[in-house]
Amino acid sequence: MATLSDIAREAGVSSGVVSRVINKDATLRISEETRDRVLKAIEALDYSPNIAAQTLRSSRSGIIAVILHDVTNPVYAEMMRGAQAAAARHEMALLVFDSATGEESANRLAAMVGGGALDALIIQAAGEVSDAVLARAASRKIPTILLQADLDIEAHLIRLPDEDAADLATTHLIEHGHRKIGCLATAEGMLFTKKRLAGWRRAMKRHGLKPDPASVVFAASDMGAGADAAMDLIGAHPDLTGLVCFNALSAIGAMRAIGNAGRRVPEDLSIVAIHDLPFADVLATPLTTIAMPLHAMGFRAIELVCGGGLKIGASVVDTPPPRLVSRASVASPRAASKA
Amino acid sequence: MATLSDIAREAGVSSGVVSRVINKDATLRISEETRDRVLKAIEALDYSPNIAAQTLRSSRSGIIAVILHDVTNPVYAEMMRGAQAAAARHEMALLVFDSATGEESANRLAAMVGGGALDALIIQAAGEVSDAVLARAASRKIPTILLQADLDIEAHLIRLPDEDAADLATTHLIEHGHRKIGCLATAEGMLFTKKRLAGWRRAMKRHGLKPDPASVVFAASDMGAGADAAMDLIGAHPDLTGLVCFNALSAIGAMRAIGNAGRRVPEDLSIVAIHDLPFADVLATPLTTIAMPLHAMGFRAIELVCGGGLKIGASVVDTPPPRLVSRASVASPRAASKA
DNA sequence: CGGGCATGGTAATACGTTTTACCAATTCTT
DNA sequence: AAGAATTGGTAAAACGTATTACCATGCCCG
Repeated sequence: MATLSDIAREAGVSSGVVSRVINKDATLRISEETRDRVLKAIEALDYSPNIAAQTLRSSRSGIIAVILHDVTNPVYAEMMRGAQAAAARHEMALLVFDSATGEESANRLAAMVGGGALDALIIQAAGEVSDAVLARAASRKIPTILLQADLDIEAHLIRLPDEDAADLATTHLIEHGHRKIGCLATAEGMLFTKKRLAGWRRAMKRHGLKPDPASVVFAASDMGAGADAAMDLIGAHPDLTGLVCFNALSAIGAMRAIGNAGRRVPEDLSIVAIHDLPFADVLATPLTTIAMPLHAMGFRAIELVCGGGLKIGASVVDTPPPRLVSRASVASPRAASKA
Repeated sequence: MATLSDIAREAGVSSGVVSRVINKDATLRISEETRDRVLKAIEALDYSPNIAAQTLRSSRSGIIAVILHDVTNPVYAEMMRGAQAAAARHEMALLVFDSATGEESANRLAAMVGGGALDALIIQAAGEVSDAVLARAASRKIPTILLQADLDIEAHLIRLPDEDAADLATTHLIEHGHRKIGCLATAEGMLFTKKRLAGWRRAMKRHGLKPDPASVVFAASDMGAGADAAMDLIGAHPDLTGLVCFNALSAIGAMRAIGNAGRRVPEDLSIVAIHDLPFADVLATPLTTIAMPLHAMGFRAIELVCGGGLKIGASVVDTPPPRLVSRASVASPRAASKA
């Protein structure tokens, strides 16, 4: 409401001075009393700089967009927390787009990217962001961060320890005596799906086991898809005693479907899921998980953009190692023979 | 990158024309060929209007801020989905602030409110937004929507059927034969806590039962707080056979604590929680809940701001009725005597 | 006492849109 | 054929900030 000129008039100076006082311009020579008058006027009129004008002038909006596949997924919520924390440190604000929300949402995003309203783009929902948006971001030189993805564009990458996580999960099962271990994987083609598959293969081979490609099934990261895919898999491969689920939500769906089909976890089938959940230990069968550094991923994504003058380009940053959280969904396969 | 003047030069017209073409100004009389030239130029240069300039000119940013208490809480995630859907319809973007993130985050919010960067304010985390921000929003005439709150400011209110929800929960327990029913309530002083308490009292009295104030305990809306509060309550009132939990997360915490204490749900204690959860049926004891219209709440909040020229002021809008989702956490108290 | 240099500022411009007021040329009307 | 009306635009101002270049005065120094 009050503008720079209002303050200037009130304080009896020119608006340039006010601006320079606010921005602590070291080259400004000013008497203490004048400065005080300016400060008083700012206080008195509850002045606050117009953000749009600042953005127009400086080409910096202080806004970073985060594009999520599904706001509702607790896995991404954890990442958002990390991003929020880092954004707060740099006095940045986070704009959240849910890529599942539809066309209009995508239009708005494209307009903002094109219109210079965004200082950076954090993309979790790779593959659901249109090429038009990506191309604009590139031509506008907007730093773009890809979360666990592999789009063929010039962007920074934040990596999660996907291969290690799957290795850890598989190894945990092997150490419990399992030999036939399948994967309830995430969408085929995604980088992290491939990496987790590689981790599974690596662990199997290291222990002298054969990773059978037929015991891998792909599914979306929600409960329903997990349930369906799990039924397909155990229907086709009843000899499986261990299952690595690449997503916690699909693991839950799988457990429910398996239970409905009359098989028990962990007696008939041991499960370990990638991604921990706050409520994992209060499930019907408390779920053994591999906790991933999601908070760190969100945090580092923002830090990468804000800390240090990151420009467009391609760098890769890693996150801390995964951590096994052992609960009740894994047992020795001998428990099955006993039962 | 390309500006209006770039397009104008390219098309051989003045920039005013370009603007009026883009905005479909009906008062503009222009030949088809000229219009085509303009359109072609826009296409060729991949022009997109500068958002900051538009905002500065029009005082409309197309951004709505949503202030949440905890991004991680699945209850609010559902609300965000509704808000996203409505925002997309109006080509609006949503800025998310996590009020738990700290001081700097609050500073940034204050700056944006003061700087005219926000077209509206949706506040879920009432009580955690500083008076300074609220006052600025009011003086800047920024429409403010309070979600289930009762701050003493001029704002619009979206109401959830809180009283009915608690009534429904309590009635469900009474119909199963329970007579001693307590409440694991949310933070004392919040409007929705009071309303739910009123719903509980109403249901008890309607059935000729005495709502005992001593059988109410207040707790924060997370698992840990729920666990502690539940232990206090059943320690002090071992005769309780039914419990209405005002928050699903605290209900889960309560169930876990109760189980650890050697009592069983529902055999020893029946529980119904307000707010449904996507994974409620896959918990150790599938949780009977009262599903609240959270999606509708988020959706209507945005619609209230965008649909129709809502200005500052105070209106109240209601949401659809609550719905009982019956699962396994409620049984007849006779099951206890039998056991 | 005159030149130089600190001190304490000012004035102007650009950022990119939108919108209002205006205007030249052509066509219609009578 | 002259005035009115239409067609197809143009020009300029305003939104609020940040920054660069400049400038008046007073004082010191020689």
